[in-house]
Amino acid sequence: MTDLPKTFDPAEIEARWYPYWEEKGLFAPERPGAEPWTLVNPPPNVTGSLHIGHALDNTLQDILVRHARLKGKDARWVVGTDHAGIATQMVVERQLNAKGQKRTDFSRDEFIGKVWEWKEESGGEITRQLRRLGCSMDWANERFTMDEGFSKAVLKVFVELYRQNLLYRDKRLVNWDPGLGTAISDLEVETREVAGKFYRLRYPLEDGSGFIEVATTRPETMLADMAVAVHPDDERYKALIGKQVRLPITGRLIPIVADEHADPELGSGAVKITPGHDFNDFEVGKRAGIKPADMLNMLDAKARVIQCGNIPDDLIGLPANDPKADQDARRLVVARLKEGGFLVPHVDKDGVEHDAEPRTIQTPFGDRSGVVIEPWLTDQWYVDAATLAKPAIEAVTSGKTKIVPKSWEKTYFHWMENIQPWCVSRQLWWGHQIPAWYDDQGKVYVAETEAEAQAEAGEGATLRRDPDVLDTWFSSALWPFATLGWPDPQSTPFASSEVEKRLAGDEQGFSTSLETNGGGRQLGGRYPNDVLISGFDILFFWDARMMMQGLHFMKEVPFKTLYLHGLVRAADGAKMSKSKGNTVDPLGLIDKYGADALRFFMAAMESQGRDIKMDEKRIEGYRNFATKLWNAARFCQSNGIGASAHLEPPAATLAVNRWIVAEVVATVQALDIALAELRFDEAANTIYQFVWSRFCDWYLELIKPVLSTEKDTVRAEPVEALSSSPSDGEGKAALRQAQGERSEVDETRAVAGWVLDQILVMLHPFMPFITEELWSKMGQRDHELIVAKWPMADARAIDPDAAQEIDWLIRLVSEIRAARTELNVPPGARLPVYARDPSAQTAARLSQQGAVLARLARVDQAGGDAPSGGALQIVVDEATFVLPLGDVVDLEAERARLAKAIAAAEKERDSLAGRLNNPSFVEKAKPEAVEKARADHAEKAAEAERLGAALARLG
RNA sequence: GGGCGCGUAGCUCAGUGGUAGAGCACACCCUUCACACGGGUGGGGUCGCAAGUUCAAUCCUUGCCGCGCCCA
Repeated sequence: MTDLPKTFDPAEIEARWYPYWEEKGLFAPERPGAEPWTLVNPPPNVTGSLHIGHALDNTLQDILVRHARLKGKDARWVVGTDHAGIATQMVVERQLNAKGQKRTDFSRDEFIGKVWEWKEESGGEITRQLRRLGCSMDWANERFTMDEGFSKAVLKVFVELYRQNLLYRDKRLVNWDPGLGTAISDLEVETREVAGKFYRLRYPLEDGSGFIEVATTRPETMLADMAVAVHPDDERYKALIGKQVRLPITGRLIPIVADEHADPELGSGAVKITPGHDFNDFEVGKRAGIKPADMLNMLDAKARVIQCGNIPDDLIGLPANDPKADQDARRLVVARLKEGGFLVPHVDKDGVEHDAEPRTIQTPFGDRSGVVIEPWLTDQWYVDAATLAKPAIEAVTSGKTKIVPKSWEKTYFHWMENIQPWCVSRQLWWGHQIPAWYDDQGKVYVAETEAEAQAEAGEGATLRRDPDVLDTWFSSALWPFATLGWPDPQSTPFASSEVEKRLAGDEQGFSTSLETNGGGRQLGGRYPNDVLISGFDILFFWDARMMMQGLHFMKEVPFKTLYLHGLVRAADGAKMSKSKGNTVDPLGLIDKYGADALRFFMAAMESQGRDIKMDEKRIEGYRNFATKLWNAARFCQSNGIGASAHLEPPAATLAVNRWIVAEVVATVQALDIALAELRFDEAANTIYQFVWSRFCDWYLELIKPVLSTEKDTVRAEPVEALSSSPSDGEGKAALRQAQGERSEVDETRAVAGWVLDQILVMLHPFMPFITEELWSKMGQRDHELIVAKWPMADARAIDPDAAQEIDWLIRLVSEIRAARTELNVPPGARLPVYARDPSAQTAARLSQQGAVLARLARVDQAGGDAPSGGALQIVVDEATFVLPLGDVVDLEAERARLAKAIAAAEKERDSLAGRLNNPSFVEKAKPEAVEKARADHAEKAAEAERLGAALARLG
C-alpha cells in the first residue's frame, strides 16, 4: 500500500496512466479463446480536432469497451481516421491561398503530396486528444481510410458493384457545388429559406395569337428554357398544347407540352421548363422526349453563363445570380424582359409596381461551402442505392440489427424506402481515385488495376484514368469490415487464435456457420461488430451506408446494435458552432475538472433520445465525486483497509458488513442491466449513488466505531499484553473480548477492502484514471484494474435480516437527527435515549448497534423507564424512542413537530382507507396492490397512534 | 405538408398505472480525528392545458397550446 497524497490531482494521474496502459498493450490484451467483442470507432477527420461531440461519442464507446474487457471478453475497439475528401482538401487549399498559391499551380501528384504532408503533420492531433479522454482504443492496429489495405477494399467494392450493375455512370442532374467545383450527394445539400422574388414572364405564342404567362424565382434560367408545361386537364390551356412559343432574348422556339407537374393552382398554371437546371424540369423534359444529352446547359462549373441556345454575347461570362457582382445574368435578363414588355409587374397592396413579388424561397446550399447549389447536367458515377437498401431495411425489420432508441427506426425506414441514386464521384484530387479508364472512343473499363483495364481494352488502346475521386462516405461505409482485414482474410489483425483455428479448420468457414445457426461470425469473430455508436446526425451519411455495404459484401449486418445519441448543445440550448463562437473545448474541461469528471458527465447526461445541454456545474459536481472517492480511499488506508485478496466477498458476521456486501451485489446487478440496455445515465447514477450515498455516507460511518474500538484497544493494551498468558479468569475474559473485537475489526477491514475494490472495478469504465490510480495505491496487485474481473452478482450474498437491521438503524439515526435539528438541540449535546415498547428484536438491535447509534446520533442508551417531563419522542416501527431534555426542551415546538408527523401519518392512513373502502378497488385491483394498501394502512394507522400517544405523554 | 421528439422542483434532467426523484442552486446548523470539491437538516412541484379509458392517470388514448429537429 502506498500512501495517497492528501489532494487528488487528476492531471498528474492521467498523464501517468494512459501511456502505461498503451505501452503495456492493455487495450488489447491477449485473451485466447475468449469471446470476441468488437466496436469500431466512427473515424474522425484525420486533420480534425476533438470537439465536445467526439467527447460524448467516444466516452460512451469507451464505457462499453472497458466494461466488456472487465467482463473477460476479447474486447477490441477498432480505431482510425477518415481522409475526409472535401474537408481536408479545403484545408490544404486554404493554406495555399494564404501563401498566394492555388491548387492548380501544382500537378495533381504534387498537390496530393502536400495533403499527405499535412496529414503527417496534423493527423495525429485528434488521436492524441482521444488519448487524453482516456479512450482505450486498439492503437496498435490503427487504420486510415486511405491506407493500402483499405484502399484495396475500396477498389474491390467499386469494381464489384460495377460488375453487378449496382454502380454506373450516368448523365443526369447533380447537385453541383460551384464554390468547391464538385458534385455532391443530396445529403450534403441543406435547404434553407431565403428572401427571394417571384417573377411573372409573358412568353409570346409563335402564331402571334397572344401570350402565355409563366412564373419563376430564377428568371435567368429562361435562357435555357426548352418548353412550357401546362396540366393536361387545365381547360385554360388545352387548346395551346402543341403550339410553339418564341422565347424572348434568345428568340428560340419551344413547345407547349402537357405534363402533370404543372400545378393549375400555382401562379398562372403554366410553368417554364429548364431541364438542364432544375430537378423537376429534368423529369418533365425527359417525359417530353428530350434526351439528357440534348438538354441545354447554360452554366459552367462556376455557375457563369456559357453559350448555348443562342444566348446574346453580353450575357456570356456573367455569374448567373450574384447580387454582390457588378452585373449578373438575372439582373440583365430581367431588364431585357422589362424592355421588351415580357415582364408582368407585381402591384403591391399600395398600388406600387415592382419587377417581382417578394417571396420566401427554399434554396439549396452546399453544407461545406455554404454557396447556392446549382443543379447541373454532368456525367457522374452513381450507386444503385435502392437495390442495396432492400436488405438493409429487412435487417432492421427482422431485428438482425437493433436500433436504439427504437424511435429512429421510422426515420431510417423512411429514408431507405425513398432513397435516390447515390452520386459517389467528386471532382476533387484528394481521395480514392475512381478505378475507371477511358479509351479514345470514350468507352469505359472498370478494373482494380490499370493493367487489368488495359488487358480488357486491348494492347493498342490508349487509356486515360477517370480523374475523379470517390465520396468519402463510399469508403467509410466499409469501416466495420475493411478495418478487420477484408478482403484479405490473412491480414486480419484481430483474430484471436482460438477463432482463427476454428476458421482454419473449416474452409467454408462463415458461410456454413451462417446457414446453420445464423449467428456465425467472420473476420476473426469480429463481424458483425457488437455495437456501433454514432450521433444521429450521421444516420444516413454513415450508419445506413454501412448497413448497405456490409450486407452486400459480407452477407451479414455490420453491427448487431446501432446506438444513436444526440448532440451536445450549449448551455442555452443553442447548437454549438464555430461561427457562433459558442463551442466548448473538451480539452479545456479536462484541464479544469479532469477527464474522469467530463466522462462521467457525458454518461450521466446521456438519456436515450435527448440532446445534452452543457452544464459546467454538473461537471464540477462529478469532479467533487471523484474527490469524495479519493478521500474515502484515504480513510480506508489510514484504517488499515487495503486491497482485497479475493474475488469472492469475505465471510462476514456483522450486520453492517453483510448489508454492504448485499448492496454491492444489488449495485452490480443494476449496473449490468443498465449497461446491457445502453442506459448510460442509469448506469452512472447507480454507481454514483452507491459510492456516495451508501458507501461513504453510511457504511464508512457505520464501521468507524468498529475500527476505533481496535485503535483504543491497541492503545490501551499493547499487543504484548494479548500474547502474554493471563492467569486469572478476568484476564481471560478480557482477552476473549479483545480477540472478539479484533476479529470484528479484521472482518470489517476485509469487507471494506473488498467493497472498495468492487467500487473501483464498477466505476472504472466511467472514471478510468482515478480508479486505476486507487487500485494501484491500495495494495499489491497481480494485474492492473483495466484488466481486472467484473464483480459477480451472487444473490447468495444477500442477507435480508442484515439488510433490515441496517435499514432500521439508518431510519432511526435519521429520525433522531431530524428531530434534534428541528428542536434546535445543540449539535454537540449528547442525549440519553430510552426505548419504549421495544420488541425483542429491537432490543437486540439496540444492544448490537449501540456504539454506532451513540456516534451517529449523539445519544447514549439508558436503561429503565424514561423520566417524566419534556422529551423528544421518535417513533420507529413498533418502538418509541424517548430522549429526555428536561427543561431545555421547547415543549411547544415538540408538540408541533409531533402534531405534524401525526397529521402526515393520518393523511396517508385516511387516503389508503378511502381506497380500501371503495368496493371496486378491492374487486378489480391487482391482489398485490390491495394487499400492499392494507399493509400500508395498518402501518400508518399504528404510527399515527403511537405518535398520538407520544403527544399525550407530553401533557 | 409528412415524420420524430420534448414540455416534471429556481436551473439541468431521471422516472413510474397505485402517496413524485437526482445533481446543482437556495435556507439554517456544523472547523465531529477521509473529505468545506465536506457533513447534517430543511424549504420548494395543480408532473403544459383539456377531455377520455381505468377502481386508480404525471405515466395509456385523443385534441389543443408552446418548443426543437429531420424530411418534402
